[in-house]
Amino acid sequence: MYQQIDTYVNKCISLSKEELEYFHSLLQYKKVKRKSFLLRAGEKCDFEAYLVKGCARVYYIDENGFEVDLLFAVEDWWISDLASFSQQKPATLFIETIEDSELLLIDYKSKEALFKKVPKFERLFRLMIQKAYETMMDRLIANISKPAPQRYQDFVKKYPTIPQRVPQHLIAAYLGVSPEFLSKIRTRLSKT
Amino acid sequence: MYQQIDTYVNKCISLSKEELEYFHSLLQYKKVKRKSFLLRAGEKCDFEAYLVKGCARVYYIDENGFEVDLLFAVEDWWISDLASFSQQKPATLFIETIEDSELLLIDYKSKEALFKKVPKFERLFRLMIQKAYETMMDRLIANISKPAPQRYQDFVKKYPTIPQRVPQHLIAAYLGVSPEFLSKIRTRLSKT
DNA sequence: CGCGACGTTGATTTGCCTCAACGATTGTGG
DNA sequence: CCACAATCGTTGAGGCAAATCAACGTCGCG
Repeated sequence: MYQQIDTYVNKCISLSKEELEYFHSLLQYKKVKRKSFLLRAGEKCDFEAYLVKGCARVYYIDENGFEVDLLFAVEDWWISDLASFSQQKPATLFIETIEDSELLLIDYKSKEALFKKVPKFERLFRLMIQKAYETMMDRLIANISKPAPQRYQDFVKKYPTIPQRVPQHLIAAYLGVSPEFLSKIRTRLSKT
Repeated sequence: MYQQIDTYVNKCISLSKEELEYFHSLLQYKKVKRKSFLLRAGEKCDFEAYLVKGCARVYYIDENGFEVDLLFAVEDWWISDLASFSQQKPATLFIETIEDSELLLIDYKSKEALFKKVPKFERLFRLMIQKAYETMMDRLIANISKPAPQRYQDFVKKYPTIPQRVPQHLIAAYLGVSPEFLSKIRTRLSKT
Protein backbone atom coordinates (compact mmCIF):
# COMPACT_ATOMS: atom_id res chain seq x y z
CA MET A 1 0.00 0.00 0.00
CA TYR A 2 2.83 2.41 0.73
CA GLN A 3 5.15 1.07 -1.91
CA GLN A 4 4.07 3.57 -4.53
CA ILE A 5 4.44 6.67 -2.38
CA ASP A 6 7.77 5.39 -1.02
CA THR A 7 9.13 5.17 -4.53
CA TYR A 8 7.95 8.71 -5.09
CA VAL A 9 9.58 10.03 -1.94
CA ASN A 10 12.74 8.11 -2.61
CA LYS A 11 13.38 9.96 -5.84
CA CYS A 12 14.14 13.10 -3.85
CA ILE A 13 15.34 12.13 -0.40
CA SER A 14 16.57 8.97 1.25
CA LEU A 15 15.07 7.83 4.52
CA SER A 16 15.82 5.28 7.20
CA LYS A 17 13.32 2.55 7.94
CA GLU A 18 12.19 4.37 11.10
CA GLU A 19 11.71 7.66 9.32
CA LEU A 20 9.68 5.93 6.64
CA GLU A 21 7.49 4.21 9.20
CA TYR A 22 6.95 7.47 11.01
CA PHE A 23 5.92 9.06 7.73
CA HIS A 24 3.44 6.25 7.07
CA SER A 25 1.95 6.64 10.52
CA LEU A 26 0.93 10.20 9.63
CA LEU A 27 -0.89 9.25 6.46
CA GLN A 28 -4.58 8.57 6.26
CA TYR A 29 -5.92 6.21 3.63
CA LYS A 30 -9.12 7.15 1.85
CA LYS A 31 -11.13 5.49 -0.88
CA VAL A 32 -13.84 7.45 -2.71
CA LYS A 33 -16.25 7.03 -5.61
CA ARG A 34 -16.08 9.11 -8.77
CA LYS A 35 -17.68 12.56 -8.63
CA SER A 36 -16.86 12.87 -4.93
CA PHE A 37 -15.83 16.26 -3.63
CA LEU A 38 -12.63 16.24 -1.58
CA LEU A 39 -12.90 19.99 -1.13
CA ARG A 40 -15.28 22.84 -1.85
CA ALA A 41 -14.46 26.54 -1.92
CA GLY A 42 -15.21 28.07 1.48
CA GLU A 43 -14.19 25.00 3.45
CA LYS A 44 -10.79 24.82 5.07
CA CYS A 45 -8.46 22.51 3.20
CA ASP A 46 -6.78 20.39 5.83
CA PHE A 47 -4.98 17.93 3.62
CA GLU A 48 -2.43 17.38 0.97
CA ALA A 49 -3.36 14.20 -0.84
CA TYR A 50 -1.23 11.76 -2.75
CA LEU A 51 -3.23 10.01 -5.43
CA VAL A 52 -2.54 6.28 -5.29
CA LYS A 53 -5.12 5.37 -7.88
CA GLY A 54 -7.75 7.14 -9.92
CA CYS A 55 -8.16 10.62 -11.33
CA ALA A 56 -9.21 13.98 -9.94
CA ARG A 57 -9.38 17.61 -10.88
CA VAL A 58 -8.71 20.85 -9.07
CA TYR A 59 -10.70 23.81 -10.29
CA TYR A 60 -11.82 27.34 -9.63
CA ILE A 61 -15.23 28.88 -10.18
CA ASP A 62 -15.18 32.55 -11.13
CA GLU A 63 -17.75 35.29 -10.41
CA ASN A 64 -19.78 34.37 -13.48
CA GLY A 65 -19.97 30.72 -12.52
CA PHE A 66 -17.42 29.56 -15.06
CA GLU A 67 -15.05 26.79 -14.15
CA VAL A 68 -11.31 27.01 -14.72
CA ASP A 69 -9.50 23.70 -14.36
CA LEU A 70 -6.10 24.05 -12.76
CA LEU A 71 -4.95 20.48 -12.56
CA PHE A 72 -5.86 16.99 -13.63
CA ALA A 73 -4.23 14.59 -11.23
CA VAL A 74 -3.66 10.92 -11.92
CA GLU A 75 -1.64 8.27 -10.11
CA ASP A 76 1.46 9.63 -8.37
CA TRP A 77 0.29 13.25 -8.18
CA TRP A 78 -0.42 15.44 -5.19
CA ILE A 79 -3.55 17.52 -4.84
CA SER A 80 -4.49 20.28 -2.43
CA ASP A 81 -5.53 23.89 -2.19
CA LEU A 82 -2.11 24.99 -1.14
CA ALA A 83 -3.03 28.54 -0.15
CA SER A 84 -5.81 27.28 2.06
CA PHE A 85 -3.74 24.47 3.51
CA SER A 86 -0.62 26.36 4.34
CA GLN A 87 -2.30 29.46 5.69
CA GLN A 88 -5.20 27.55 7.23
CA LYS A 89 -7.72 29.85 5.61
CA PRO A 90 -10.88 29.10 3.58
CA ALA A 91 -10.34 27.41 0.24
CA THR A 92 -10.99 29.09 -3.08
CA LEU A 93 -10.73 25.87 -5.03
CA PHE A 94 -12.80 22.77 -5.60
CA ILE A 95 -11.37 19.27 -5.76
CA GLU A 96 -13.46 16.50 -7.26
CA THR A 97 -12.67 12.98 -8.34
CA ILE A 98 -13.24 12.02 -11.97
CA GLU A 99 -12.81 8.29 -11.34
CA ASP A 100 -13.10 6.07 -8.27
CA SER A 101 -9.94 6.92 -6.39
CA GLU A 102 -7.63 5.95 -3.56
CA LEU A 103 -5.68 8.57 -1.67
CA LEU A 104 -3.18 9.06 1.10
CA LEU A 105 -3.78 12.23 3.08
CA ILE A 106 -1.60 14.19 5.43
CA ASP A 107 -3.05 16.99 7.53
CA TYR A 108 -1.51 20.28 8.60
CA LYS A 109 -0.42 19.28 12.09
CA SER A 110 1.06 16.03 10.87
CA LYS A 111 3.00 17.78 8.15
CA GLU A 112 4.45 20.29 10.61
CA ALA A 113 5.32 17.44 12.95
CA LEU A 114 6.96 15.63 10.07
CA PHE A 115 9.05 18.66 9.18
CA LYS A 116 10.12 19.00 12.77
CA LYS A 117 11.07 15.37 13.22
CA VAL A 118 12.46 14.72 9.73
CA PRO A 119 13.60 18.04 8.24
CA LYS A 120 14.55 16.31 5.00
CA PHE A 121 10.89 16.49 4.09
CA GLU A 122 11.15 20.27 3.84
CA ARG A 123 13.35 19.61 0.88
CA LEU A 124 10.93 17.17 -0.71
CA PHE A 125 8.04 19.56 -0.48
CA ARG A 126 10.16 22.47 -1.62
CA LEU A 127 11.10 20.57 -4.74
CA MET A 128 7.50 19.54 -5.31
CA ILE A 129 6.26 23.10 -5.22
CA GLN A 130 9.14 24.25 -7.33
CA LYS A 131 8.08 21.87 -10.06
CA ALA A 132 4.45 22.92 -9.74
CA TYR A 133 5.57 26.54 -9.98
CA GLU A 134 7.46 25.93 -13.20
CA THR A 135 4.49 24.10 -14.69
CA MET A 136 2.21 26.97 -13.76
CA MET A 137 4.59 29.48 -15.29
CA ASP A 138 4.78 27.56 -18.55
CA ARG A 139 1.00 27.48 -18.68
CA LEU A 140 0.72 31.21 -18.10
CA ILE A 141 3.20 31.90 -20.88
CA ALA A 142 1.39 29.52 -23.21
CA ASN A 143 -1.94 31.13 -22.43
CA ILE A 144 -0.61 34.55 -23.20
CA SER A 145 1.49 33.84 -26.25
CA LYS A 146 0.09 30.78 -27.99
CA PRO A 147 -3.19 30.36 -29.85
CA ALA A 148 -5.66 27.77 -28.63
CA PRO A 149 -5.00 25.05 -31.24
CA GLN A 150 -1.36 24.91 -30.30
CA ARG A 151 -2.13 24.91 -26.58
CA TYR A 152 -4.34 21.91 -27.21
CA GLN A 153 -1.69 20.08 -29.20
CA ASP A 154 0.94 20.79 -26.57
CA PHE A 155 -1.43 19.52 -23.90
CA VAL A 156 -2.08 16.23 -25.70
CA LYS A 157 1.62 15.78 -26.28
CA LYS A 158 2.51 16.47 -22.67
CA TYR A 159 -0.31 14.43 -21.12
CA PRO A 160 -1.21 11.80 -23.72
CA THR A 161 -3.26 9.69 -21.31
CA ILE A 162 -5.39 12.51 -19.88
CA PRO A 163 -7.76 13.00 -22.84
CA GLN A 164 -8.76 9.34 -22.49
CA ARG A 165 -9.74 9.80 -18.88
CA VAL A 166 -11.09 13.34 -18.71
CA PRO A 167 -14.20 14.67 -20.53
CA GLN A 168 -13.42 17.08 -23.30
CA HIS A 169 -15.27 20.07 -21.88
CA LEU A 170 -13.07 19.92 -18.79
CA ILE A 171 -9.98 20.01 -20.96
CA ALA A 172 -11.46 23.08 -22.61
CA ALA A 173 -11.81 24.65 -19.17
CA TYR A 174 -8.17 23.82 -18.51
CA LEU A 175 -6.96 25.36 -21.74
CA GLY A 176 -9.11 28.43 -21.27
CA VAL A 177 -11.41 28.04 -24.27
CA SER A 178 -15.10 27.29 -24.65
CA PRO A 179 -16.09 23.64 -25.13
CA GLU A 180 -17.59 24.50 -28.51
CA PHE A 181 -14.39 26.01 -29.73
CA LEU A 182 -12.27 23.07 -28.60
CA SER A 183 -14.57 20.83 -30.56
CA LYS A 184 -14.02 22.98 -33.65
CA ILE A 185 -10.28 22.93 -33.11
CA ARG A 186 -10.32 19.15 -33.01
CA THR A 187 -12.25 18.74 -36.23
CA ARG A 188 -9.95 21.23 -37.91
CA LEU A 189 -6.84 19.38 -36.73
CA SER A 190 -8.15 15.96 -37.78
CA LYS A 191 -8.69 17.24 -41.31
CA THR A 192 -4.99 17.55 -42.10
CA MET B 1 23.78 46.84 4.09
CA TYR B 2 22.37 43.53 5.31
CA GLN B 3 19.73 45.05 7.51
CA GLN B 4 17.03 44.91 4.87
CA ILE B 5 17.52 41.28 3.91
CA ASP B 6 17.81 40.29 7.56
CA THR B 7 14.41 41.77 8.24
CA TYR B 8 13.09 39.82 5.31
CA VAL B 9 14.58 36.54 6.48
CA ASN B 10 13.47 37.15 10.02
CA LYS B 11 9.84 37.19 9.07
CA CYS B 12 10.01 33.46 8.36
CA ILE B 13 12.80 31.95 10.42
CA SER B 14 14.88 33.03 13.39
CA LEU B 15 18.63 32.76 13.26
CA SER B 16 21.53 33.00 15.65
CA LYS B 17 24.19 35.63 15.13
CA GLU B 18 26.61 33.04 13.73
CA GLU B 19 24.05 31.65 11.32
CA LEU B 20 23.28 35.14 10.11
CA GLU B 21 26.94 35.95 9.59
CA TYR B 22 27.44 32.72 7.72
CA PHE B 23 24.51 33.63 5.52
CA HIS B 24 26.00 37.07 4.82
CA SER B 25 29.33 35.52 3.91
CA LEU B 26 27.65 33.66 1.06
CA LEU B 27 26.08 36.74 -0.47
CA GLN B 28 27.65 38.78 -3.22
CA TYR B 29 26.85 42.45 -3.52
CA LYS B 30 26.28 43.89 -6.97
CA LYS B 31 25.41 47.34 -8.22
CA VAL B 32 24.23 47.85 -11.79
CA LYS B 33 22.92 50.60 -14.04
CA ARG B 34 19.44 50.57 -15.51
CA LYS B 35 18.92 48.47 -18.64
CA SER B 36 21.56 46.00 -17.52
CA PHE B 37 20.97 42.36 -18.23
CA LEU B 38 21.41 40.09 -15.24
CA LEU B 39 20.51 37.09 -17.36
CA ARG B 40 19.77 36.21 -20.96
CA ALA B 41 18.02 33.10 -22.25
CA GLY B 42 20.60 30.48 -23.13
CA GLU B 43 22.99 31.37 -20.35
CA LYS B 44 23.05 29.36 -17.15
CA CYS B 45 21.41 31.23 -14.30
CA ASP B 46 23.74 30.82 -11.35
CA PHE B 47 22.08 33.17 -8.90
CA GLU B 48 19.05 34.00 -6.92
CA ALA B 49 19.10 37.72 -6.32
CA TYR B 50 17.54 39.77 -3.56
CA LEU B 51 16.76 43.26 -4.75
CA VAL B 52 18.00 45.77 -2.17
CA LYS B 53 17.18 48.80 -4.25
CA GLY B 54 15.88 49.52 -7.71
CA CYS B 55 13.55 47.76 -10.13
CA ALA B 56 13.88 44.88 -12.55
CA ARG B 57 11.80 42.66 -14.76
CA VAL B 58 11.85 38.99 -15.62
CA TYR B 59 10.51 38.13 -19.04
CA TYR B 60 10.21 35.51 -21.71
CA ILE B 61 10.54 35.92 -25.47
CA ASP B 62 8.34 33.60 -27.51
CA GLU B 63 8.96 32.09 -30.97
CA ASN B 64 7.56 35.18 -32.68
CA GLY B 65 9.81 37.53 -30.76
CA PHE B 66 7.10 38.78 -28.43
CA GLU B 67 7.95 39.52 -24.86
CA VAL B 68 5.88 38.23 -21.96
CA ASP B 69 6.67 39.88 -18.65
CA LEU B 70 6.52 37.48 -15.75
CA LEU B 71 7.56 39.65 -12.86
CA PHE B 72 8.33 43.23 -11.95
CA ALA B 73 10.59 43.19 -8.93
CA VAL B 74 11.15 46.13 -6.62
CA GLU B 75 12.86 46.43 -3.26
CA ASP B 76 12.58 43.32 -1.11
CA TRP B 77 11.84 40.89 -3.96
CA TRP B 78 13.81 37.93 -5.22
CA ILE B 79 14.57 37.35 -8.87
CA SER B 80 15.94 34.35 -10.72
CA ASP B 81 15.20 31.86 -13.45
CA LEU B 82 14.32 29.17 -11.00
CA ALA B 83 14.18 26.31 -13.48
CA SER B 84 17.62 27.17 -14.79
CA PHE B 85 19.05 27.76 -11.35
CA SER B 86 17.77 24.70 -9.59
CA GLN B 87 18.42 22.29 -12.40
CA GLN B 88 21.57 24.03 -13.57
CA LYS B 89 20.38 24.08 -17.15
CA PRO B 90 20.22 26.92 -19.72
CA ALA B 91 17.87 29.75 -18.91
CA THR B 92 14.71 30.43 -20.89
CA LEU B 93 14.16 33.82 -19.28
CA PHE B 94 15.67 37.27 -19.47
CA ILE B 95 16.27 39.48 -16.46
CA GLU B 96 16.88 43.17 -16.98
CA THR B 97 16.98 46.13 -14.64
CA ILE B 98 14.53 48.96 -15.18
CA GLU B 99 16.28 51.32 -12.76
CA ASP B 100 19.79 51.53 -11.33
CA SER B 101 19.78 48.69 -8.85
CA GLU B 102 21.59 47.07 -5.96
CA LEU B 103 21.43 43.34 -5.41
CA LEU B 104 22.57 40.56 -3.15
CA LEU B 105 23.28 37.33 -5.01
CA ILE B 106 23.64 33.79 -3.84
CA ASP B 107 24.94 31.10 -6.19
CA TYR B 108 24.00 27.45 -6.46
CA LYS B 109 26.85 25.98 -4.47
CA SER B 110 26.45 28.52 -1.71
CA LYS B 111 22.75 27.86 -1.47
CA GLU B 112 23.30 24.13 -1.17
CA ALA B 113 25.97 24.72 1.44
CA LEU B 114 23.58 27.00 3.29
CA PHE B 115 20.86 24.36 3.30
CA LYS B 116 23.30 21.81 4.57
CA LYS B 117 24.67 23.98 7.34
CA VAL B 118 21.45 25.77 8.29
CA PRO B 119 18.49 23.60 7.26
CA LYS B 120 16.05 26.24 8.44
CA PHE B 121 16.69 27.98 5.14
CA GLU B 122 14.96 25.12 3.33
CA ARG B 123 11.84 26.34 5.03
CA LEU B 124 12.39 29.95 4.05
CA PHE B 125 12.84 29.10 0.41
CA ARG B 126 9.95 26.67 0.47
CA LEU B 127 7.67 29.42 1.75
CA MET B 128 9.03 31.86 -0.81
CA ILE B 129 8.25 29.55 -3.70
CA GLN B 130 4.91 28.71 -2.23
CA LYS B 131 3.95 32.35 -2.33
CA ALA B 132 5.26 32.74 -5.85
CA TYR B 133 3.26 29.70 -6.85
CA GLU B 134 0.04 31.14 -5.48
CA THR B 135 0.66 34.44 -7.25
CA MET B 136 1.28 32.62 -10.51
CA MET B 137 -1.91 30.61 -10.09
CA ASP B 138 -3.97 33.73 -9.47
CA ARG B 139 -2.54 35.26 -12.60
CA LEU B 140 -3.33 32.21 -14.70
CA ILE B 141 -6.91 32.21 -13.45
CA ALA B 142 -7.24 35.92 -14.12
CA ASN B 143 -5.85 35.56 -17.61
CA ILE B 144 -8.30 32.82 -18.43
CA SER B 145 -11.41 34.17 -16.81
CA LYS B 146 -11.18 37.94 -16.69
CA PRO B 147 -11.26 40.48 -19.52
CA ALA B 148 -8.28 42.76 -20.00
CA PRO B 149 -9.75 45.94 -18.44
CA GLN B 150 -10.37 44.17 -15.17
CA ARG B 151 -6.95 42.53 -15.19
CA TYR B 152 -5.48 45.98 -15.53
CA GLN B 153 -7.55 47.41 -12.69
CA ASP B 154 -6.66 44.47 -10.46
CA PHE B 155 -3.01 44.97 -11.31
CA VAL B 156 -3.03 48.65 -10.39
CA LYS B 157 -4.85 47.87 -7.17
CA LYS B 158 -2.44 45.11 -6.20
CA TYR B 159 0.75 46.94 -7.20
CA PRO B 160 -0.07 50.66 -6.98
CA THR B 161 3.56 51.78 -7.17
CA ILE B 162 4.56 49.72 -10.19
CA PRO B 163 2.87 51.80 -12.90
CA GLN B 164 4.91 54.78 -11.74
CA ARG B 165 8.16 52.93 -12.21
CA VAL B 166 7.52 50.66 -15.17
CA PRO B 167 6.75 51.77 -18.75
CA GLN B 168 3.22 51.10 -19.85
CA HIS B 169 4.06 48.81 -22.75
CA LEU B 170 5.80 46.46 -20.32
CA ILE B 171 2.72 46.32 -18.17
CA ALA B 172 0.80 45.42 -21.32
CA ALA B 173 3.24 42.57 -21.88
CA TYR B 174 2.63 41.47 -18.30
CA LEU B 175 -1.14 41.51 -18.66
CA GLY B 176 -0.99 39.77 -22.01
CA VAL B 177 -2.42 42.50 -24.20
CA SER B 178 -0.98 44.71 -26.92
CA PRO B 179 0.34 48.13 -25.85
CA GLU B 180 -2.17 49.83 -28.12
CA PHE B 181 -5.05 48.06 -26.50
CA LEU B 182 -3.89 48.87 -22.99
CA SER B 183 -3.77 52.50 -24.01
CA LYS B 184 -7.37 52.26 -25.20
CA ILE B 185 -8.41 50.55 -21.99
CA ARG B 186 -6.93 53.41 -20.00
CA THR B 187 -8.68 56.15 -21.93
CA ARG B 188 -11.94 54.23 -21.62
CA LEU B 189 -11.51 53.84 -17.86
CA SER B 190 -10.61 57.47 -17.30
CA LYS B 191 -13.83 58.54 -19.03
CA THR B 192 -16.12 57.27 -16.28
C1' DC C 1 -38.11 4.43 -22.38
C1' DG C 2 -36.87 9.25 -21.35
C1' DC C 3 -33.70 12.15 -19.23
C1' DG C 4 -29.25 14.25 -18.42
C1' DA C 5 -24.47 14.62 -19.67
C1' DC C 6 -21.62 15.25 -23.45
C1' DG C 7 -20.08 16.53 -28.00
C1' DT C 8 -20.89 18.76 -32.64
C1' DT C 9 -22.10 22.29 -35.98
C1' DG C 10 -23.52 26.80 -37.76
C1' DA C 11 -24.73 31.92 -37.45
C1' DT C 12 -23.63 35.96 -35.25
C1' DT C 13 -21.08 38.99 -32.26
C1' DT C 14 -17.16 40.86 -29.81
C1' DG C 15 -12.70 41.51 -27.58
C1' DC C 16 -8.49 42.18 -28.87
C1' DC C 17 -4.79 42.39 -32.49
C1' DT C 18 -2.44 44.39 -36.50
C1' DC C 19 -0.95 48.01 -39.10
C1' DA C 20 -0.16 52.75 -39.81
C1' DA C 21 0.32 57.43 -38.67
C1' DC C 22 1.15 60.80 -35.46
C1' DG C 23 2.61 63.70 -30.89
C1' DA C 24 5.38 64.01 -26.83
C1' DT C 25 9.31 63.16 -24.22
C1' DT C 26 13.94 61.72 -23.40
C1' DG C 27 18.57 61.27 -24.30
C1' DT C 28 22.70 61.65 -26.86
C1' DG C 29 26.43 62.83 -29.97
C1' DG C 30 28.23 66.67 -32.64
C1' DC D 1 23.21 73.64 -26.51
C1' DC D 2 20.94 72.20 -30.31
C1' DA D 3 19.46 68.53 -33.62
C1' DC D 4 18.03 64.38 -34.32
C1' DA D 5 16.99 59.75 -33.13
C1' DA D 6 14.95 56.62 -29.98
C1' DT D 7 11.56 55.52 -26.96
C1' DC D 8 7.05 55.80 -25.50
C1' DG D 9 2.14 56.61 -25.65
C1' DT D 10 -2.16 57.66 -28.38
C1' DT D 11 -5.67 57.20 -31.96
C1' DG D 12 -8.16 55.16 -35.84
C1' DA D 13 -9.39 51.64 -39.51
C1' DG D 14 -9.82 47.06 -40.53
C1' DG D 15 -9.39 42.06 -39.49
C1' DC D 16 -9.32 37.75 -37.02
C1' DA D 17 -9.66 34.47 -33.13
C1' DA D 18 -12.63 32.98 -30.03
C1' DA D 19 -17.12 33.68 -27.40
C1' DT D 20 -22.03 33.36 -27.41
C1' DC D 21 -26.31 31.51 -28.63
C1' DA D 22 -29.06 27.99 -30.43
C1' DA D 23 -30.19 23.65 -32.36
C1' DC D 24 -29.33 18.98 -32.81
C1' DG D 25 -27.20 13.98 -32.35
C1' DT D 26 -25.57 10.47 -29.31
C1' DC D 27 -24.69 7.81 -25.68
C1' DG D 28 -25.16 5.79 -20.88
C1' DC D 29 -28.18 5.08 -17.28
C1' DG D 30 -32.06 5.25 -13.76
